[in-house]
Amino acid sequence: MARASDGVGRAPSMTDVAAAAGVSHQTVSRVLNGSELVRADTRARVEAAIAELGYRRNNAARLLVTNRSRRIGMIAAHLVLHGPGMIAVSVQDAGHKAGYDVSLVAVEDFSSQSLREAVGRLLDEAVEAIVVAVAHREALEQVRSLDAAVPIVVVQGVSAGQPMAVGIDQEAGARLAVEHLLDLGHRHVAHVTGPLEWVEAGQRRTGWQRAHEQRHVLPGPEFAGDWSPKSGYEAGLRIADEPDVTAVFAANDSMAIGLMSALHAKGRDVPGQISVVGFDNMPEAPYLWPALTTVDQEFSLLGRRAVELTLRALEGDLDPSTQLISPALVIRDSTAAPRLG
Amino acid sequence: MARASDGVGRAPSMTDVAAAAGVSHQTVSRVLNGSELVRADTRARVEAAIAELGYRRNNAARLLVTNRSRRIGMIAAHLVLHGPGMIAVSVQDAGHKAGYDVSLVAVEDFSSQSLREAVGRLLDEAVEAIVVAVAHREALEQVRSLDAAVPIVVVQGVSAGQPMAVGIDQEAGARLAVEHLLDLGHRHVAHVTGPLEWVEAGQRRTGWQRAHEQRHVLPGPEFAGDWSPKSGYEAGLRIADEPDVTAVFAANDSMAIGLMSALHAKGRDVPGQISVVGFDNMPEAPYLWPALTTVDQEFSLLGRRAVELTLRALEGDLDPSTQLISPALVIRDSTAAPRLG
DNA sequence: AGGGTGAGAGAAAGCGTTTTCAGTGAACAA
DNA sequence: TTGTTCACTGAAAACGCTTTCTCTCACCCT
Repeated sequence: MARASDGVGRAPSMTDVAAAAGVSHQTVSRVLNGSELVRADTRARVEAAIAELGYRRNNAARLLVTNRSRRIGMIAAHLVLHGPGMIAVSVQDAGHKAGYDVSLVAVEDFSSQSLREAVGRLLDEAVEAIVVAVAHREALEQVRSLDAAVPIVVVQGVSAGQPMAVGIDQEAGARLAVEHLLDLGHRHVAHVTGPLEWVEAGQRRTGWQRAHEQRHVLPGPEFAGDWSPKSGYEAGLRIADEPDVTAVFAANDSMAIGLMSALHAKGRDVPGQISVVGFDNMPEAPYLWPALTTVDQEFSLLGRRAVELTLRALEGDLDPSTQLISPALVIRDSTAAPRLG
Repeated sequence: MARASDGVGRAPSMTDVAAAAGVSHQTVSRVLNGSELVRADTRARVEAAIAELGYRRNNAARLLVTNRSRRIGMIAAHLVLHGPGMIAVSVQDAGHKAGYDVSLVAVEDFSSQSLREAVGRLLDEAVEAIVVAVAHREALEQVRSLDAAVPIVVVQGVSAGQPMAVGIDQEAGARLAVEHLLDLGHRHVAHVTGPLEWVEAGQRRTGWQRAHEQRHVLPGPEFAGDWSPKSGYEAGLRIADEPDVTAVFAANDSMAIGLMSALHAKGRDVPGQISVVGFDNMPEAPYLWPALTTVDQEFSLLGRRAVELTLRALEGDLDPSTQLISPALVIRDSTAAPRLG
């Protein structure tokens, strides 16, 4: 087989292939696009020529005329965090499997300007749709208000009633976590929140509240966190001083890690004196000390669903409903019944 | 300002802008490309028309004629792991900042076929260069042997003497870790390796060996891991039974976490009885119990350097040297002098 | 034999840019 | 006035493909 580029000239074009195969370039096009209207031997000749020349079709030219890029864009942020990172990877993966390229642009803040830029960059890449994986409420509004002439699908910070959205039911996850603790016999559960500008953080907090309401008990104290292990640690130092607190729901695993570390530092035993639940089920969760009870989100499913939704939108099916995926509680060693007395 | 797409027709073209501004489309082109040869008022008229129509230039058409996509490709794997994930994000980011789009394709295995596919997909996207962020030794060879007609830059699994490569000096990092333990007075250091098909895993292991050699002592026992916290945990169970081991160097933080968990489970104190060092400095490392001593890699710098190298390659400067970035040891609470006796 | 049919292949137009080349004025000097 | 220069703008070709239209030929039916 010949090298991809013999000699110095430019890459071979359809015409070159056609010449080599002794047909016209339209016939080559037909072969490439799997048309039935080509005799088997002609097709074979063309394919041989293609292999021989190492020809690959020029997508720019193709896009120019078809106007279909087979590319979808994704706007994301905070890719270093577990959740956002997983979502990005899974969407990208699902997109590829569906035959689409996916362009990721990471935004660093949610100013109208940087969002506009992100959308602009994506539009310049001729994306057919945009997946927004940004959990800030205003950010989403901003992007929507830009109304680029392509469908927009939301995968993060999703709440019921949103059109073209698929997400993991954060509130349900939080309830699972809190109910588990209440079921164990804890009177109430403290909460370390995520940054409340994040839709998810608000939803997890709501779930925490609702679970208490449902049992007609008052929620435990609330501590403000920002997803970082550090903020969890700081909350932990304060929690260690509240003798009343026997159970804590941290809005993500990273904060739970910091939290447990602070509790250890203060000589409080987990779960002996205080039970801890996280959220995310990061790979390390089962191997912490103690192994962390947490809420597992099926990110790969989310990615697949998001891409399905996008593809349907491209067919013109603008689904107004919101798909919510149920997360699951994974019970490990960091939770136990409260000590009596 | 007008909407991006008024009405139903197709997107406005240069000709439309030209008509609106009362010039020819070539003048519009000049304005877009920042040519000096346009009178200020003409330019203003054109710009007004552009804003008015919500025009954006069609990159496919542009690419077709310029043959410069301003896009670079990246092949990566295991994006869920801390290191690979960070590298991908940082390269992407640095690329964007340099005005390039970067297409990421994740491979799941390193068969010649899937690598060929990955390169093919990238080539179809008309990338001008390919950044390979795959740590398997054969994988790299495979990609190189495909010799796509674009420059290839390597950012992972880099070893000295490799052309067009920039990486973090894994061996140096490992030595830092081990020397720290030896300096504390440990007689030797055990090692939990990464999967040895990974270049990095091999290099960290080599660093561990060399550090011992330099002090003329024999290295401690070696345990095979695979980066996963689980494998660290399993190694930890065995290490707990080896009374001789007072210090362990785990090839990444995840394994260190599992390791410490197993030691706790077995009632061994860290660092009281056994010191532990990790590698990666993941965000949770400072907030583990105990806070983990580990090796910090400056991924963002790596990304920037990789893109610089790529850009230079595109200018024709094929740098045959290998850039190695020095990692740094971060000392925390998981390491201490061995107990005497 | 004549005409209809359908498979297969070619010709030509067009997608929206950039590039190269050629033109148009105005200003200025001779 | 005439030519020369300079700043600016327009015309046309080309990039590599798909799409639509047309043509050819073999085949079958009547």
